[in-house]
Amino acid sequence: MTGVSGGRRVTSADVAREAGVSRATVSYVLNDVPHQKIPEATRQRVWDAAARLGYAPSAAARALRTGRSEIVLGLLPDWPIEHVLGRLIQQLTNTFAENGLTFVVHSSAHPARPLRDIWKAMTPAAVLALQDFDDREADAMRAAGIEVVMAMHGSIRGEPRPPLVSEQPIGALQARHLAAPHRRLGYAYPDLPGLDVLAQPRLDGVRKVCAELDLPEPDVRTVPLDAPGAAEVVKAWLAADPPVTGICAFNDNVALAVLAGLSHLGLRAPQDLAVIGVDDIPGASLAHPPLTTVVRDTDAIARGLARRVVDRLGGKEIPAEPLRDELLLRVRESA
Amino acid sequence: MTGVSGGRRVTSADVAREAGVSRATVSYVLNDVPHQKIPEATRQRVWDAAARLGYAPSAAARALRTGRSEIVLGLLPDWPIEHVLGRLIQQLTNTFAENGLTFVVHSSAHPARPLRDIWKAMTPAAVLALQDFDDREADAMRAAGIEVVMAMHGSIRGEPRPPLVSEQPIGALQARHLAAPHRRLGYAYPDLPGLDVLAQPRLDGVRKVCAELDLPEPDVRTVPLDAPGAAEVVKAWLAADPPVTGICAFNDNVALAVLAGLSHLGLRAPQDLAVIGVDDIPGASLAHPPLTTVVRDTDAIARGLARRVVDRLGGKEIPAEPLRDELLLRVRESA
DNA sequence: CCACACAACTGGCACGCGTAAGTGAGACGA
DNA sequence: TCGTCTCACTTACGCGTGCCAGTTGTGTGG
Repeated sequence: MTGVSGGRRVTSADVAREAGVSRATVSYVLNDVPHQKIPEATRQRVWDAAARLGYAPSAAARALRTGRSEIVLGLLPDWPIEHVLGRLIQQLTNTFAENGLTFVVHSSAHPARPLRDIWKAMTPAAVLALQDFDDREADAMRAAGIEVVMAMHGSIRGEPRPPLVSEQPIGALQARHLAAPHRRLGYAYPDLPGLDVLAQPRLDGVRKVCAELDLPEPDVRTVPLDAPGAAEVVKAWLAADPPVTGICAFNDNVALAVLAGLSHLGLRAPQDLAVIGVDDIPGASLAHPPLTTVVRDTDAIARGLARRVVDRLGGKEIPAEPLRDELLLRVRESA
Repeated sequence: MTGVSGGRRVTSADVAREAGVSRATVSYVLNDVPHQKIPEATRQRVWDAAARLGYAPSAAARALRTGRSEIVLGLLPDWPIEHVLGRLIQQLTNTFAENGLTFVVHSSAHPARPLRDIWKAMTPAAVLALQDFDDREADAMRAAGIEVVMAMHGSIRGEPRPPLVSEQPIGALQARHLAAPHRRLGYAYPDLPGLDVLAQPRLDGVRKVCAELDLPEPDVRTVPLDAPGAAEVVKAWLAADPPVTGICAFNDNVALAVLAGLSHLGLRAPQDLAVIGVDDIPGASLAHPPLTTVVRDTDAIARGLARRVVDRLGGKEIPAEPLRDELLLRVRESA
């Protein structure tokens, strides 16, 4: 712990001197390089010296040498980060850290510097795109030897595999729950264009289930996040022929809006219109009536996502199918 | 754009060759080093060559040479990231990018690797702590020459200045709004221990206003995020002597809980109990009744925060007072 | 015609690391 | 005794920069 104070950085040369060996030996020991015959006694001396001096290798030097940093660049979507995405970021940070990688997020939304500058400068080991992005950008990264992994919907040229995190089952689960008592479903579509990448596949899930169960096509309407606006939409659903009686909402906020629209009209869920959301945000259980909603295991997704990236960096081919991702229906009173 | 395809990285040597000058000259031109007499014509040749080849300097090499990377490490708090914090992250990322810095977030909560490993490895130019953290850690960073800047409440040893982002005015604004019709105020304290750093100063703001206006001390109670639990707390407030009639809530979620508690008891805001939140989350305007709340200009804070860090890196002494931060009271119906 | 200043460059080192290639000592068989 | 082999290391190079300390070329004053 001597090394913490004092100005100069502790290098592997210091460790070598302290342990009475050469720098190369230090490197071999600390990186656990195979096929190097180094007796246990020497290894221990090196480890001790490193610990005593508080040695931490310089990421810069390592990156320069190997041509690749230990950074995983996460490209954030441009829609608001809350709750689920927030947890995802925290979990990813920790899971990557466990694997010796540093997770860095960057919003790809309205980049002040062109995205290329960012990744060219820091030569990340991998890019984990939480949103689809420019094909040419992806190609350029690939050409630079960067692993590119895509999480949310949207495919990357040259990688026709489906998105790692699949949204369809969410819509499907919502629809299946509602379909028991309800014959005509509606879909409450978000008012933010950027959310299409999430909303479309969820809606597809609903459509698929409706088709399976011989229900009519879902009545899709965009719901604004204010009570009067939502009330208009609710009126339209109730006036449809046959009337819509169950709503799959894109997420809890949209569901909350539908609920607010209902109560604006003096109506109630689930009697007049059943509503089901996604995410289980804190406000969901506090609504009138408490909101039935779909939760996914964010932690499992984060771990799975990180694992795929790590595997891919280790040269393993990653499986084509999406991550196994447990969905849970939290049944409350709104549906 | 020739450089984008093909395997090898474009280095400053390539630019030098292309421009017909030496590497040193390229470096001087691109970094705009003063006191070097380089005619405009040559500069232009270098710039052109760099652009033509798509040159981006290697962050690793630069970091190795200068001993400092262009990374700003943001230490995330361990409470859930949503809405406000999410915007903050996105804004900080962009604002730092405008200044040629890369903003990296890392959760300091339950670090898989010790925090020291992280910053020792990447030698960030600065650390922006969004939460208070260990004094010794801060000392060690300082000793390593890293600028440490603290945003939220909590002070760093050796830097007795107040936190850059002040929370007191939020509580004060809440209290002042309620104090007009209400004589006895309550404070709805969050149920998450980690939030103390935010909640305490906000509560202090409420206390200060109560003292100023000769009101009794606010009645502070912790509010769980479920309707029955919150209802118990509401009952206690109404049964106090003198009864509490106005509640300042830590944030909108807590306020929503109070509202839910009220309606659980068949009571209504603001008639039975006025409630005011913080953040203006999407659910705030959708509540019954729509929630009155305090919003702060997150973008301004992000810009301010980034500016301070950049100034400090430029050697400027940063002012001691907290950031100017516009608060807005969004009056709806709950108070 | 030479000394000298100054503009306009260039050569080369060091940053800390990973790793290929080399080296000396001892063991062992012929 | 000598060559060979393995072990346990060490020596040395280069990754791409920033920048110090030169070096060359071009006027200008004496």
